[in-house]
Amino acid sequence: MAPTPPPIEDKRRRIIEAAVTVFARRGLERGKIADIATEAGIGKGTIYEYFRSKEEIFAAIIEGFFQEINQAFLPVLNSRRPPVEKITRLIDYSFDFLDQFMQSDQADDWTIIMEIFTQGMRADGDPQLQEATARAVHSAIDQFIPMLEEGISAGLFRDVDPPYFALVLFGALDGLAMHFYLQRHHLDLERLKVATREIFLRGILK
Amino acid sequence: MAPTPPPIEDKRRRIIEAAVTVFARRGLERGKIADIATEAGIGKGTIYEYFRSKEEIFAAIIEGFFQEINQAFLPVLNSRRPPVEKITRLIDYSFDFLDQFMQSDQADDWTIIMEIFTQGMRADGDPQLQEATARAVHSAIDQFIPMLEEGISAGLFRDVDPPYFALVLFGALDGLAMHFYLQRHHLDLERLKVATREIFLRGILK
Amino acid sequence: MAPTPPPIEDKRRRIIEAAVTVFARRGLERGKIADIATEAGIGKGTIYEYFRSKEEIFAAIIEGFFQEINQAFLPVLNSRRPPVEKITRLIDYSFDFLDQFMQSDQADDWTIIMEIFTQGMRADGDPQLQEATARAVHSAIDQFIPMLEEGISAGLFRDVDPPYFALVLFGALDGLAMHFYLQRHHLDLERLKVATREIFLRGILK
Amino acid sequence: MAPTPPPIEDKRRRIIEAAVTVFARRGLERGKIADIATEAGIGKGTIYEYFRSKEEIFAAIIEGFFQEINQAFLPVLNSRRPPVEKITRLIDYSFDFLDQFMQSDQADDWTIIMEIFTQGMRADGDPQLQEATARAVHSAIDQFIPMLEEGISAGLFRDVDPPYFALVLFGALDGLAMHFYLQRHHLDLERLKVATREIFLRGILK
DNA sequence: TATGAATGAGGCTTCATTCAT
DNA sequence: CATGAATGAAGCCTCATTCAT
Repeated sequence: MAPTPPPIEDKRRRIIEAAVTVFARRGLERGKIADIATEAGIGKGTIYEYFRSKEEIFAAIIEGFFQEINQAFLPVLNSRRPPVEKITRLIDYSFDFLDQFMQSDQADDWTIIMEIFTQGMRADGDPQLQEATARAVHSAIDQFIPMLEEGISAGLFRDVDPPYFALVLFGALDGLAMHFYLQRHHLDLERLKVATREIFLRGILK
Repeated sequence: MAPTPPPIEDKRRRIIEAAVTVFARRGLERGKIADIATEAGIGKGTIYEYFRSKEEIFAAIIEGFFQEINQAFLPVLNSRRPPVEKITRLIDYSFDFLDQFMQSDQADDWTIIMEIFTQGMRADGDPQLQEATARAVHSAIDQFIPMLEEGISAGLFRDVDPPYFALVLFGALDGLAMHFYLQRHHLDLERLKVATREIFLRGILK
Repeated sequence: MAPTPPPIEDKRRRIIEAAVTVFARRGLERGKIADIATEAGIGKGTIYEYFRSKEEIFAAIIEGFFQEINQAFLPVLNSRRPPVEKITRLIDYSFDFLDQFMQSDQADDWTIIMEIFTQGMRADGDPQLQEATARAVHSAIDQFIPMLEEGISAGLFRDVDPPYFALVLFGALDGLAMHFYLQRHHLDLERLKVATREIFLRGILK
Repeated sequence: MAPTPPPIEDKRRRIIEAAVTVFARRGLERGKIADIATEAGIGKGTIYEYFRSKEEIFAAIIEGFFQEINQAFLPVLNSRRPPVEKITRLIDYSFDFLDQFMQSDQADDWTIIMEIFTQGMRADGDPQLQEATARAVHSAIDQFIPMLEEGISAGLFRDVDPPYFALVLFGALDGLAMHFYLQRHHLDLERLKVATREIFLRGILK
């Protein structure tokens, strides 16, 4: 008999998914708790059995999102491929990942992350959210460092500053993702991939 | 006779500045019209003599911000310096510009732009704001194209795809700016500049 | 031209009166802000222009009530009547004052005071309310002390402990008022007055 | 064979005790059913097996409280002591009873009674609660009447109006109890007892 | 009989906008 | 033009009560 998965986590996940849908549709502040409940097919009050406040939902979304991203990068980063190929694939993957969003009806999910981010930045905001945001970003950026060090050690990459290069790489991809999103209807994905790849490969190769 | 500056534009500007201050402090939705009025030293109702709604203020802020950015880039872009130097200076300038924000007490102003952006992206948002946002971004990106074309014509740059490369450049700088902001207390500006410059120069140079 | 009374105070008073009416009718927790607004003939939001919270209204009611009580006692306490007569009149007045309430349609106003009191006592309650409550009671009790001292000095009263006697007098009248209220439909006011008067006069006279 | 105490009554009592603790801590409206369940160490739903509603718990508390008070007075009232001593002891006992509360960590229990009372008074309140409240008070007051009649018959007391004097006595003690509670940290119990005793004894003795 | 997850009605409070002065 | 008092729609959250297990 397979153990039934914990129903609590299940419901939490359902709420988060509903929240993402709602926030994507109407924005963070305009997305009402009531909407999330309706979307999740549960009662308004039930949400508060799983989350103490709206902001706690924000934090959960951010955390979930970065876990997903990190998971997605993991196979490539942990593979035995040569560093050059790793970087190439990471860049490609970033755009493909985003492109899937655009193709699906969840295109707007992306904006949520940005919105939650700006909330998390706010100095006078919820401390829990601030911390969750900071932690999430760090974990993502730090993931790139070993790959860079590997390339440098192998004499394939120039002697770059790994943590800063990781930040530039991640930050740039992040900004690109946003602008790709913004102009998604007017851009050709392949041309964008090529342009990006060229820059970063040449930027790091010896 | 000295021409008295148009008082209407003056008051508009004062309101926008007050709005930026307030929104930076409390966020876009939490920044109250009443606060803006107080900050601007005028009455609440007066704001509605100059702006039809809160969203119209958002649009004005975005437009003002990009005008400022574009203005700042203009001297370099229009100068007779060689393209390589132009790009170097643009990158440096981007970080210096941001660094000034961080040094000043307006560090949080930056977040506003992001917030307004996400508002502008929202599919169901105010059409005026959407248009203002899109126009602002385009104007900034397009500014880079001539410089790239100049470099290519001169045989200095590789035969890149100018509009896409401009987008990558701008998008990357945008993302970097955000992450610089996020980690402003833990980053060394110079190391970041170097890392960024190296990538983009090598990425484009023949 | 008579100076028009300050309209702000006027509106505050109107809100307080409406609040008393509503709270008396439905209880402190069940009396909704919306009801108060309707009763006062104003919009819900307007109330928050004059009071920061529901609890601030409670405090205002308590303060107003005790000011009224104290005002009512003042003519007797400040008069040149002999102390014995003062005490007699205070007792009589207490019951008459209450009796007027009972006759009017504001009979239930009395319960509000008790409810606010219990709120004010609550250790984990609003500190402002706690203070307002304590201050109000003290001011009322202290009012009696000079009269008692006067009677003792004049050799008319026994050498009682003025502050404690004042407390007993006030506390007893307070408790009596409550029970008179509780059984208002079954009690004869005159018989109650006589019983009370006899006790307290004999209790203090030499 | 020792008779096992009825488990139903046991659980009821446990719930009531838990309710008193919770209501004392947070107030009548703020004390949640969930808290009571936790305090009683049972499930939320179980409470509804013993009480139909929150208000039914209020009624049970009031009844229990007065039963306790009446029980406490009984030994003195039914004793063969002279009426003067009875009254003295009743007064003393009232304060001692209260003082024990203050010494214990249940100081706030007292406020509950007041709160339930005000609920019971409310004209539009739960009829059951109204009746329970009225009955409880009456039973307490009526208890005093025989003692007064006894004193009058014996020629020890003046020819007072027994039911009204009983009301004055009880009401006064009630009010005093409240004010003692209010100022419990600033009052000397003995001085208060003396002041009260003097008044009531002189007030009734021939 | 015991439970506690689920519910949704209901209330306080906020704040963009209006409009009479 | 300038004002700010007034407004009421809207939303987060609480919690008594139910009911399937």
